[in-house]
Amino acid sequence: MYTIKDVALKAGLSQATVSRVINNHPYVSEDKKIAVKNAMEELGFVPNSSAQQMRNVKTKKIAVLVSRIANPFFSHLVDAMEKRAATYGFQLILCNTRIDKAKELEFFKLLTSKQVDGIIMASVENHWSEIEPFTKYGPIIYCNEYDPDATVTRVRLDQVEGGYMGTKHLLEKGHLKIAYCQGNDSSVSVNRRKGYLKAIAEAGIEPVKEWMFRDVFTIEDGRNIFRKIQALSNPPTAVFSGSDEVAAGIIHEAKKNSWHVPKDLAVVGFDDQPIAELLDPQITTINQFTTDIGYQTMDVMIEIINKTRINDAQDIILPIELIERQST
Amino acid sequence: MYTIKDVALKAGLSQATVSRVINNHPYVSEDKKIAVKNAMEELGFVPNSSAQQMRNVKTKKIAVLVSRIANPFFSHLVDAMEKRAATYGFQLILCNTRIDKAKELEFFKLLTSKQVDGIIMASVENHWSEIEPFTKYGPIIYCNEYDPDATVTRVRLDQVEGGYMGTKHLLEKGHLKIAYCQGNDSSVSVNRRKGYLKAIAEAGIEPVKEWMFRDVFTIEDGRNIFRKIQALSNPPTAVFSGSDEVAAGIIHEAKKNSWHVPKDLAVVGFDDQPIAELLDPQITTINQFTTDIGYQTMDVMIEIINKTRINDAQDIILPIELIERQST
DNA sequence: TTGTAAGCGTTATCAT
DNA sequence: ATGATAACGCTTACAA
Repeated sequence: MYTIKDVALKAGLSQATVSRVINNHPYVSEDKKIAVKNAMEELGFVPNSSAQQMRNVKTKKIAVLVSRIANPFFSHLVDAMEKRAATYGFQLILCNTRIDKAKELEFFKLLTSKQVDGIIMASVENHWSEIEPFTKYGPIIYCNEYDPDATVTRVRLDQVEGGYMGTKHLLEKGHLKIAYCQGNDSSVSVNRRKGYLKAIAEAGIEPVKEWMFRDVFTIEDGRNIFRKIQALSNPPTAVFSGSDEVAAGIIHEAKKNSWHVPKDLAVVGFDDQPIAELLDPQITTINQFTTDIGYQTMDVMIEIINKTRINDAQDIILPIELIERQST
Repeated sequence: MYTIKDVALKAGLSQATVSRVINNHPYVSEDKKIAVKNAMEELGFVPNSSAQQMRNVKTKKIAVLVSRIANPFFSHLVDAMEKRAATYGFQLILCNTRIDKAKELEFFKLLTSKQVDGIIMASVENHWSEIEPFTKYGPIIYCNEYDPDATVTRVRLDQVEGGYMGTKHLLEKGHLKIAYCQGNDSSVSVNRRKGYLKAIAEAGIEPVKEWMFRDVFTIEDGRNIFRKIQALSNPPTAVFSGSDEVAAGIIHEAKKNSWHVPKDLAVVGFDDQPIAELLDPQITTINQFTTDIGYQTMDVMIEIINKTRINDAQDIILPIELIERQST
């Protein structure tokens, strides 16, 4: 484990000069620079980053909070973020909050103890009032989560529009009885629901309580939703499912029970995951352009870290599109 | 940004005592301990981890190398690893190598510069001789990659058995013309191929060059494989596809071209991903117990970091199982 | 252009 | 049981 001192000794120069070469400062003569580089090479020297960070050098690490990386939406999002971060020499620390408020707060220690240069919240469990105090330790931005109280940059998709689009599409297909699935009460869900309610309201339809489902996340949850729908005395004829996974579960279970999709039950997914195109019938879904939002968010974070941008309460809204397939 | 000094001042004690409380050393009287804790609480003090790491305290970070987190096998694996790591207070640094030898080597800087306590290689691009020099900087272990030269712990699945199982199953179904798909020449692929070759050899069958496909990873690649098979003058009647994604692509394209699966073409997947059960026909596949291997690997790594286990050249082999569905 | 030396915030070794 | 104080490896005034 060699230090700067060893390199200096070997090169016959001072530690300061070695440090200057490492940080490629100006005012180092070419020959000394070469001498230092040779010495570093020979010893296989690598600077100790803890020591560097003590001197307020950046960690070049960014924490990304997601509820669960195994969720394909998040794995694709993080993949895009990592790709972009890497081009700027940043590493990602993966934080799965598992929809746990306390676990989420724990991760902010990464900021307060200076282990990361910033935090990207691709999912958020706590209210802004809990999170705000951490902003004085470093930049925090939101990705695809919208909290109007949060006084930081929010890169996001227009979820209201997403909910509206999907529902409107079903209305145009002639459906009047449209069920709605959501996960927990995240900003994403809340806004999508707004869009859903807006669309049915425009059509003069009242929301029906038994058709509003909560805490629906997985394929298995989707299966259960179908079973519930099947058991209803007055079942809906269409479902806005909130994710392609849930849609897949509903469709698969429906087929198993000899319901025809979309004739007996039309289903709209969300995310345009690979599976949406593979199922029979293929799923009508809403594309969120995961890669774009990942890139954009990372760009914003790195600009804030590099102080070429300020982290004010602004929304960067990316487009969204409906992809019509066979399930509607 | 408060330091230990501020806490000491506030509590009217020395820095040493504060440090002792932080690290809960013995020989601190109860009342002083409380005084220090109150002071820390009031100031909202959090120890600076760079400073701690300078004193050779562990980073509590582990780097996980995967080729691409968006690959469902890896996202589930990393999910399991993160879950286990979190229970021991460790964070994961996500490293996507993107099948790039140079990029992979870059990540070892995390070890040499003491930014992580260890590295888990869930994918490996470089030969062991390139990786070995880094072992003196910290523990490196392999997960689901088998390199007999690597003198470190390898937690893995019996890929030879996996290839053998899948092929044997097709043979038992009466197939004599079995194609084989693989990704790049990773140890996983090489071993699976061994199993495949062993199975057909036992049945007295010679491998056919046109039925061995390489660099097949995605759904789209699977589609292409079907097109190639279709164009063959002497096409196989079954395919060992190497992944459920590839299998899904093959099956979907086959259906589009009015081939019946499994009658015209039987397909075996790999991984037992959710999609395997949702497709029509459902995919016969091989379950790798992703969660188990994630947990096991993380346990081993943490034990090595905690010095309760030595990192010698041993294999920890986890079971694998065939799940028969409708595609064969 | 190069070197000297003072910190950065901890922990650990001595004393006391 | 508690307190000085010397490291840890690096960066950066300040001097030369």
